[in-house]
Amino acid sequence: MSQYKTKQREALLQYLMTVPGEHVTAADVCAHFRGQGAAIGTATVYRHLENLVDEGLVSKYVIDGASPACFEYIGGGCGDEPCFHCKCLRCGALIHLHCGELAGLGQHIAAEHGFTIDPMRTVFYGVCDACRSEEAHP
Amino acid sequence: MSQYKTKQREALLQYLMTVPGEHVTAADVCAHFRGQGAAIGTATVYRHLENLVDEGLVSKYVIDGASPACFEYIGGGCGDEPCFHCKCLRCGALIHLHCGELAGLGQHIAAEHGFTIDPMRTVFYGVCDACRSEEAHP
DNA sequence: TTGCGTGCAAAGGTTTTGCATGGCA
DNA sequence: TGCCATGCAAAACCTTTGCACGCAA
Repeated sequence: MSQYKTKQREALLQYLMTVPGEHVTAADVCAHFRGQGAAIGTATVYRHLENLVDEGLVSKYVIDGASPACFEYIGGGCGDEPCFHCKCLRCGALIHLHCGELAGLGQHIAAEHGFTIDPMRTVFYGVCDACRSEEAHP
Repeated sequence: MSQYKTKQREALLQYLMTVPGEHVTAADVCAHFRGQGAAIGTATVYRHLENLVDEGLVSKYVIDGASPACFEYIGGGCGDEPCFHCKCLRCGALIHLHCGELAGLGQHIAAEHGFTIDPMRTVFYGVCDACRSEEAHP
C-alpha cells in the first residue's frame, strides 16, 4: 500500500479524476505527464495504478491480452456505502448501483460458491438500455 | 474462417470438448498435445482458438493482461448459460460459476437498472473462503 | 494444381523486476 | 536517519506476424 504521499501519486490521482467516465491506459498517463513537462516513469505509473486499484479508487479493465489495460477513476460519489458499478461498453456510461437486492448476490455466492465479493473492486461490464435499443434498431 | 478440415483443428476442438466447463490457456493446449507426442505449434493453436471464438464455439476470457487468456468450449448454445468468474485477490485463484441463479442477477439488473451484463467481460473480485479464513486466523 | 494450413523463428507490445538514487516522514 | 518511492534499463511474458513447406480439396 502507499505509505508516503508523493507528488507522483497526487498528480496521477488528480489526473484520473479530471477524466471521469473515461478509460485511460498506462501509456496515456505517461504521455499526458510527458506533455506537461513533468514526466512520470512507466514503472511508477504501473505501480501506482495497481495500488489505486487495490484501494478501490480505480477500476482496471482488460479487453484482451494484446492491447493495453484500461483504468478509470470510480472513487467518488459512493460515500461509505458499498456500491456496485456498471460500465457501458458502448457509450462509456458509469452507473452506480445502491441496491439492497444485490446483497443477495453476495450472500448467494458466499454460501454456495465459497467466495466473498468485494463490491469496491468489482465492475459489471455490459450495455445500457439506451445503447441496447440503438443496437437493435440502428 | 476455416475452410479446410485439418487434423490440428479436429484435435484441438475435440480436446476442448473433453474438458467442458473448464478453463484452458493456449499454453495448456500446447502442453497437452506435446505430452501426447502430437505437438501443435503455438501459432496454430492461437489461430484456431481465434477462429473458434469467431464461430461461437469457444469463449475467450481475459482476466488480466499479465496472465494468459482462458478459453472454454461452449458448444452451439451460446448465451443460454452464461459463465461468470470470481478472481481471488489474495491467492489469485480463478473460480468460474455456471450457475442458474446468477441469471437472476442479470435479469434483475436488466429490469430494475436498465443494464445488460456481459458475462464475458465481467469479473467478480473478492476473496475465496480459504484465504478468508487465513486472514481471520493468520 | 491451387491455395490454405502449419510450424518455426522472430518481432511486437505490455507489464514486471533489479538496482541505484532521491525524497518523505 | 531510515525507509519508501522513483526512474532507468533490462527482463519476462503473452501474442502476433513472416515466410517456406506441406497438406487438403
